[in-house]
Amino acid sequence: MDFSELFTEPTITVAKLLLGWELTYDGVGGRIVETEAYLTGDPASHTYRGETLRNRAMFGPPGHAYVYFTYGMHHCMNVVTGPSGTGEGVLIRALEPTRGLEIMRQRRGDKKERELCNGPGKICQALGITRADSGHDLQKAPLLLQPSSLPTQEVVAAPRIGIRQNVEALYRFYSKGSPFISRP
DNA sequence: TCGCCGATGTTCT
DNA sequence: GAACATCGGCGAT
Repeated sequence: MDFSELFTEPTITVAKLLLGWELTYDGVGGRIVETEAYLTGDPASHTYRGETLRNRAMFGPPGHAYVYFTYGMHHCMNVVTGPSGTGEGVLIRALEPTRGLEIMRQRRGDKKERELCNGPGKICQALGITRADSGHDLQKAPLLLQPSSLPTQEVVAAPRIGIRQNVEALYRFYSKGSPFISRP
């Protein structure tokens, strides 16, 4: 199965599969340790009420980015999943920093290593991801998603963070034991 | 260590 | 006019 086909698998499957993959922007980034799935018919999803200007990338091709701006100051990045047009995606919530740590420290205000990328807004600040990158093909530089070179991770499922709708669904996934997740 | 709260601007009702 | 897939600082424990 090739790269783009992988993201047409069920979104839950992709959300777990992405743990261990590497996300980088101009070679700066790290290993994904936490994700959340957002599905069709899910009241917590930005696409629940259909396509808008803001969420357009979510209805585009799988394997591309959907980046949005929220709370007046933060960007967050998703990987678009499912057959094109279904409006599903996986929010990238935390990375274990592996590459370009000095650059990330500068952008993040000299934070401790475990606080560089342990949240969706922090990732975008550390890597320099903005709305201009929404719709970007994640197989292409500068924003790049690459398969894991490590053994399969042990995955924990939990409720998602920061939502008010459909709070009970276990659509958050993280690498068991990782100190780099956003919340235990 | 935990929980509350304010910042800040875009999007949608 | 309200809500928001967040973050960091501050005060209480």
